[in-house]
Order: sequence, then C-alpha cells, then structure tokens
Amino acid sequence: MKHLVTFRVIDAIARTGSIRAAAEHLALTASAVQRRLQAYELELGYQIFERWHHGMELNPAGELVIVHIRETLAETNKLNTRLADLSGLRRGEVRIGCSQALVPYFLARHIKLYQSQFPQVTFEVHVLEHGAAEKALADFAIDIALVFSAFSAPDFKVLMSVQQRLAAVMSEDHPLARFDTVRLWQCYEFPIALASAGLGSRSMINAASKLLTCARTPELESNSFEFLKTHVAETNSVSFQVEIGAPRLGEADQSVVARLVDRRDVRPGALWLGHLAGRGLSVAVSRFVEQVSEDLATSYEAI
Amino acid sequence: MKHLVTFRVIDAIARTGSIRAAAEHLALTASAVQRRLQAYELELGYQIFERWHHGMELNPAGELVIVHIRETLAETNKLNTRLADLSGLRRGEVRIGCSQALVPYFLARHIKLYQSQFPQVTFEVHVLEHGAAEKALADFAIDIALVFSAFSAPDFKVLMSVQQRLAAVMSEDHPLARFDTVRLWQCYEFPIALASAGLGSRSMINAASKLLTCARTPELESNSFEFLKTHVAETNSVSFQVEIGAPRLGEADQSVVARLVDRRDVRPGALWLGHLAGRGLSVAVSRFVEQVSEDLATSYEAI
DNA sequence: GCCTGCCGTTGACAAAAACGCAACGCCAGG
DNA sequence: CCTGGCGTTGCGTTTTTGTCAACGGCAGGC
Repeated sequence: MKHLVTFRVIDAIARTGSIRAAAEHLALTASAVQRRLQAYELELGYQIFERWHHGMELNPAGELVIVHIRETLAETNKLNTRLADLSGLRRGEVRIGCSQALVPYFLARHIKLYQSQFPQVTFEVHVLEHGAAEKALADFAIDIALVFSAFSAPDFKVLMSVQQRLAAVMSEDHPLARFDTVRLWQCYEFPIALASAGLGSRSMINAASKLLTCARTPELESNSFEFLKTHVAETNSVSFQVEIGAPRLGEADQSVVARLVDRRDVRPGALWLGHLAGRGLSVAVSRFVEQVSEDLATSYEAI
Repeated sequence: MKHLVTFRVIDAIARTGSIRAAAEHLALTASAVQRRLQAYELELGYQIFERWHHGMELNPAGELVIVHIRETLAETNKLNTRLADLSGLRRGEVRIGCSQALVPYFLARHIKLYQSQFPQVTFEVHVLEHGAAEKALADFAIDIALVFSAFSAPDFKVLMSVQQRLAAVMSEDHPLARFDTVRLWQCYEFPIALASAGLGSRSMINAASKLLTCARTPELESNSFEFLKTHVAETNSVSFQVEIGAPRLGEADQSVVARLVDRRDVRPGALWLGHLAGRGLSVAVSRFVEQVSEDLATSYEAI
C-alpha cells in the first residue's frame, strides 16, 4: 500500500533500532528512510525518536505513534481479508505466537488441517515464551498466542485455557513403554534428559520435585525438544514434555513414544489461548481459533 | 497529513457522490481526484465505486473500505489529541450531533463552560434528528450524539438517558406566566404555535392530544424554534418546547419564559446521550461527556 | 592518541509521481 | 437535437521521492 510506506518505514526503525538497519530491511537507502521519518516528524510537529550515537529509540510521543501505526497496519490487513472474503477468495493471514512444545505436533496438525480447507490462508508461527508473546501481541506482531504459563496478564484476553499433564517421552522399545501411565519414581530409575529452565515441562518437573523424596540430577539438559527427542530415541533415557507437545498414539513420528505421568506425582499446568484485549480478529484468524479451541476442549480438561 | 490525502479524497467522493463535487470541495481538479481514486482501486485490486451517469456510488466492497477509511481518519485525530495532551497543550476537537432544542441554551452553556477551561478545544455542532445522528456517528462525522427520541438503535451505545418533560413557552407578561406549572387545557385557551411534526416537543404533544378530550388546531407551525419564540414573545400565543430547550429561570434571554406542563397531561420523553458502540472516545470528548452527563444527572430524572 | 566502524544527516541530481489544463465520449433532460 | 453534467485521458509542468556520495560525531580497539 502506497500510502503506508511511511508507516512501514517508521515501524522498521522502531523494530530495528536504527535507520540503516531499517533501510536494509526495506531494501532502501538510509537517506530515503531518514527523509521519510523527518518528513513525518515535521508534519506531526513532534519528534518521535530519540537520537543516540548507537541508534534510534522511541520517545514517549513515539510510543503513542507506534501503537497507532501498528494498529493501522493491522487494520489494513483486516480490510484486505474482509475484501477477499467478500469476493469469495477466502484469503487471509494468521500469525501465531506459541510455546515451543506446540510446534511439532499440535500446530503442525492444525495448520495442515486448516490449509487443506483454505489453501489461500498463510501462517506465521513465532516460537515465544509467555512474556515475549504478550509483547508480540501488544506490538501487533502476532494475532493470537498459545502459550504455556502459570499466570495471565491484564492485556491478554483469554479465549480458552486447558489443563496440561506431563508426559514422559522415551524410545518405543523402552521398558516403560508397556505401561499406559507411569509414576515419576519409575522414570527416575533411568537417566533423565530435561528441558531447560523456563520451559513449560521443566517448571512442572521442578514443582513436582520439591514434593518428592526421590530425585535425580538430569544427565542432559537442552532447550531444544527436537534434540531431547533424538537423544531419547537412541538411548534408554527418559525425557519429559507437556502433554500437547508429546507424540500421540498413531502420530506419524514413532521413533519415540509418550506416556502420561500419574497426576498424583505431577500437578497439571495450564495452556492459554488468547489474543490482545480490545482487538477484533480477522475472519481467517477467528476461524482458526475456532478450530483449535474445539480440539483443545475435546482433548483436554478445562481449568 | 500527507499520507491520508487519498483517504480524504475517497471520503469526499463518497460523501458528495461525485468526483467533480469532491474535487471542488477539496480545492483540486477533477482529474487529480479521479487519478487518486483510480490508483487506489488499482492497488487494492477492487473497484470501490459504481460509476453511474449521474455520479459515483459505493459498491459493497466500497462500503467496507469507507468504514476503514473513516475509522483511520478518526484514529488519526485521536492520535493528535493524545500527542497534544502529552505535550500539555490539552487540545482537541469535539463533534456533536444534537437535536435543535439543545442548541440555544443547553449546548451553548456547556460549550462556553468547557472552553473557559480548555480554550484550545474546538467544537462542531451538527443539528440532526435521531436517524441522521445515528448515520453521522456511523460515518465518523460526529463523536457523540445528544438526541431526543423514543427508541435507540443497536449501534448506538447509550451513555446516559434522562426524562424530559414538556414546557409551555410564552411571553414574560403572559397570563399563564404567574403559575409554576400549567395544565394543558389552560394553554389551549390561547392560540397555539407548534413545532413541526418530527421534532421532539411535537411528538409529545401529539401523544398527549390523543388522550385528551380538548384539543386545538395550531394557529402556527414552524420547524424553527427561534421563530416560534419570537412569535410567542410578541403575541399571547403559547408554544411548547422540550424542557431542556426552554429558557430556564435566570437565563439571559428573558423575552419569553417557560413553565413545565403538568406531567398528568403529557408523559415525559427521553433524551439520549450516546456514541458509536465499540469506538473509543478521545480525551477531550470524554471530558465533555463527563461534564454534560453530570449536568443531566443532577437536573433531570433518569429513565 | 589515532584509527576504524557505525551512527544520523545533508546536498546534488535523476527518476517518478502528482497536478492542472484541455479535450473526449457518454447519457439524461429540456 | 442540443445542452449540461458526468467520468475519463493525453500532455506538459511541478513537486515529491529516491540514490549516490560525502560530512561530522561518537564509541571501542590497537
């Protein structure tokens, strides 16, 4: 959109923190970017950036402006999807911020399902933890957030929240694989591979360990579930994952299997699906939310 | 704002219904206006206007677009007031749509009071009846509506509603002026000057007359309260006006006086203060709403 | 202390966009 | 049939926007 180039330029400056970086990001010259900003500031009557020697930073006025700019850009997108909707194309864009655990199975499955019905809808998936997801929502960088967390923020409007149990992940020929559910002490008889601190499954394990007499120092820690999975597949180690992030029965990837941990040992955590309070959702997004919500509601217990 | 000229152009076309009229309104040439529209339609990928031989009319896609455009223009205004607010100027704009009866006393008083505190705030007052006020709200032409009406529409979010009694208006030396309140049959002993059909006071009179045995054909009808007032001041006629539109005791203009009609004779009507549902109000507007609401709440009974 | 690297900014010039003017084709109403 | 209003278009001019190159300033490293 021609009339929004200035907005995009300013948004890029704000995001990158420098005119030159924004210029590169937009495939423009630094001078062009600088002049657009200058013209806008002049027209507005206020400086919106503080100039430091190391780059640009929004000042208080700029904070107001950038919200308006991002809102306008988002509104423009919504207009486009509405128009596409009107002409029967059913196009659109869905931008999701989610915890890492959601990506490999849950989101992949839902996006595939959605796109089989509406191939014209594009998806953006940003892996973020709870705090970053909130910020991304406020910055209009994502439309919805699906995160694993203990609490919820005021700006964050919860559309749905479900309980999440912990699952032990192991190779398919692992001794524990013959049980339907496992106890934590059973797992502790094997080497343990844990997710890094800050991730959902780790928080649940930590909370459980405080109550448990038996404990075991993890033989391996990683912030990549992918890595933990391949490790577990080739050793007799046991790893843990949030229920929704573990491979389900009949899921394609069967190098590892998951067994729920007895809820007497580990208290369920919470998975939140939410968006920015006060902001409407486009047709494509709300339809996706519908699809995901239905799955969550039937697969897991509500909170 | 440079980047909004296209939006202003399109808005003008939609409002005037013709490119040439819009051009004149914007102090541009028809060709300039036409080219801006054409460029926008091309960029958007959809035609927005239906071309008739008598002018331009929005098509369904255009209806979506024009809402977005007006919303954006309104948002831009809000941003400006917020920025002015930040810099301590306390500037702003308040656009009011209201019934004719409100203008001479009520609104004049409140705008004067408000501007004595915030001289930088500008006002626009549009005299509209209920239906037109609703449309003006939807078109983002006014920020708030203060109208006299029997019902309220779904898009119209009511901030406050108060009862309005009917007042008889007469010259200050009129025989009826010695009463505190008057009965309708007393008024009917004098010539009657009535507001035209469709105005608030007339609706109330009409409703009352259906229940009344006595009646009287009006000697004079006018859609101008100003004219009715001057007529009443110079004859022994009696006119009627909604309570809030009648001169109050001690009000500057004392060529005519008002006496409330006994509520046994005429049922009170309703005055609504509202805005567009789902739309936020700027600082200046919400402060004005506050001021007006307080007066209404203390002066009249709620519904 | 000097040098390098990155920052925002500016002047000169070329490319592109926007505008005004005049003219064209079209259709309703007199 | 003609007039008047409508949207539209070609063309020359003006304004805007972008690129290229260069300037001055401030940190961090040798």
